[in-house]
Amino acid sequence: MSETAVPSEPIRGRRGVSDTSTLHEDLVSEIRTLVIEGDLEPGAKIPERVLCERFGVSRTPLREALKTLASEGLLELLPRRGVRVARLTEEDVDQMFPIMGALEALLGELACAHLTEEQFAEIQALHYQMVLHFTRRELAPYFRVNQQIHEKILEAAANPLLLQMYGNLAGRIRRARYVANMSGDRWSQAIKEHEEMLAALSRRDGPALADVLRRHLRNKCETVKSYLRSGT
Amino acid sequence: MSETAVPSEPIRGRRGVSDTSTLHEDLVSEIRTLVIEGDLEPGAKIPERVLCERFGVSRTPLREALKTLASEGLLELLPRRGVRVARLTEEDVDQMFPIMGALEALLGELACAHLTEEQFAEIQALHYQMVLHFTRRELAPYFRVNQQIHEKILEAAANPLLLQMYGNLAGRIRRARYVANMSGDRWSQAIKEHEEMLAALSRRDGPALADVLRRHLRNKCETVKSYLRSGT
DNA sequence: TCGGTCAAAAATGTATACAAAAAATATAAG
DNA sequence: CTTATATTTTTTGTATACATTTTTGACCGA
Repeated sequence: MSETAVPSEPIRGRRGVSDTSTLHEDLVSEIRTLVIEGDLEPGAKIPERVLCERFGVSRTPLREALKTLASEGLLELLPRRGVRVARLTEEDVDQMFPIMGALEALLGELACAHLTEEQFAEIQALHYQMVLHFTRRELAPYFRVNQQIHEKILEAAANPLLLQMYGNLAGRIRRARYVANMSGDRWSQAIKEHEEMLAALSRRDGPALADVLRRHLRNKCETVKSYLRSGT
Repeated sequence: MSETAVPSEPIRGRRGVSDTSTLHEDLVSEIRTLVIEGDLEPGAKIPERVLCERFGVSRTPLREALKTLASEGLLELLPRRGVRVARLTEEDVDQMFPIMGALEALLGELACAHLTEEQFAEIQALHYQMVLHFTRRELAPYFRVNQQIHEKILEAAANPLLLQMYGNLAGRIRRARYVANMSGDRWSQAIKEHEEMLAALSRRDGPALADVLRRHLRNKCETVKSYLRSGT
C-alpha cells in the first residue's frame, strides 16, 4: 500500500457534461470506496491535504465529504486532531450483529412477499454461478457473486430505506470480510446456507428465509470476529 | 412560529471553559433540534445565511453541519438550490415502520435480557407518573415522560448502536408525532399498551415485550400517517 | 542515552473572497 | 394585463487566507 499511489486522477476532470452528480456526492462515494475496499487502513489518520491533492479539490468540499462519512460511521472525527478511518472493534461487531440480524429477518419476510418469478430466476442463476466459483475455489469471484445475490434479495424487499441502512452496516464490516479468509469448512457451510436460502425463496417462506439469513449472518460475524482477534 | 424568532444567542459565546464539545457537534445538535421540534417547517428551504446569522458562525462550519444532518436524513440536499427540511411522506413512514418494528423487537429482547431491578423500578415510577398525566389529560408532560420511558428501555438494551439507529428514525417522525393530536381512544389504548409493556418487563418476557412494542409502534405509526394524510 | 523545554513546522478550524448558477425584479412586446 | 426576455440581486459552490492548536524536532541538561 504505497503512500505515493496513483493520484486518482482529479475528480473534476472526470465528470461528464450532462452532469447530474455533484462534487460532494462524488467525493463521498470515492472516499467511501477507499475505506471499504481497504485502501485506507482502519485507524489510519487521514490528513486533509493528501486527499485534497489526490482528488484535486480544495479543503472546503473535502471536509464536507469527511463529515458525511463520519456521520455514516466510516470515519472518526477527532476534534483538533483530524480524521481517522474507524476501527472495527469486536464490541462494534457485537453491537452490529443483532441489528443486522433483525434487519435480515425483516428482509427475508419482505423479500418473500414481493419476489417475482423473474427475480427468483435471476437469483437462482447467480447462485449456480456462485457454486461454480466455489467448486473452483475462486475466492474473489465467489465474493462478487455472493454480494450480488444479497443485493438482489435486498432489492426484492422493495424497501429503499432498509437497503440503505443495511448497506451502511454491511459497508462497515466489508473490509474485514474481504481480508478474513474463510476456512474450507466455513466456506462449504456458507454454500449450504445459500442452498437453504434458495429453497426458502422458492417456497416464498419468509420465516424460513429469515432464519437462514440469520444463521448465515452469524457465521459471517464469527469469521469477522476471529479475524479481528487474530490480526487487528 | 415567527420568522424573527430569538436569534438563538451565538453558539460560540455559550461554550464553557472545559470545552470537550466542538462547534461542529453543537451546530449539528442545535439544528437537529430545530428540525425535530418543528421550528423549521418540513419542506422549507433553509438559506445558509439565516442560520449563519442565527448562530453567529460563518458558512464553512454551518455547511459542514448541514451535510451531516442531510446524511442523517433530516435535511435534503438540492444541488445548486440549497437545503430543505426533509418532508416526511406516507411512503417514508411505510418504509420506516417495519424497520422500527424490527429494531423494537430486538430492543425488547435485549432490554429484558439486561434489565436490572433498579432500572425496572425507574421505569415503573415513570410509568405511574405518565398515567397521572394521562388522567389529567396533560398532553405535553405525558409526551415527555413517555419519551423518557422509551429512552430508559433503549438504555437498558445496552446497545449504543441500536440506540443511535433507532433514535435517528424516531427523530425523523418525532415532529409529526408532536403535532398529531391523539384521539381519546388512541390515548387510552396507548396507556393500555404501556401497562402491558411494564408487565412484560417485570416478567423479563422478551418476546412478549417485543410484541407489545410492535403493536404500540403500529398505532403510533397509524396516528402519524393519518396526520400526514390530513395536514401535509 | 534519556527526558524535558522551547521553537519551528504542519495541520485543523473558521472566516472571507470570488466564480457561477439560480431566483427575483424590471422591462418590453404582444 | 399577460407573457416573455433581459438585468439585477441572491445564493450556492469552491478556493484561499488567517488564527489556533497540535505535532515535530532541535537543543539542552542530567
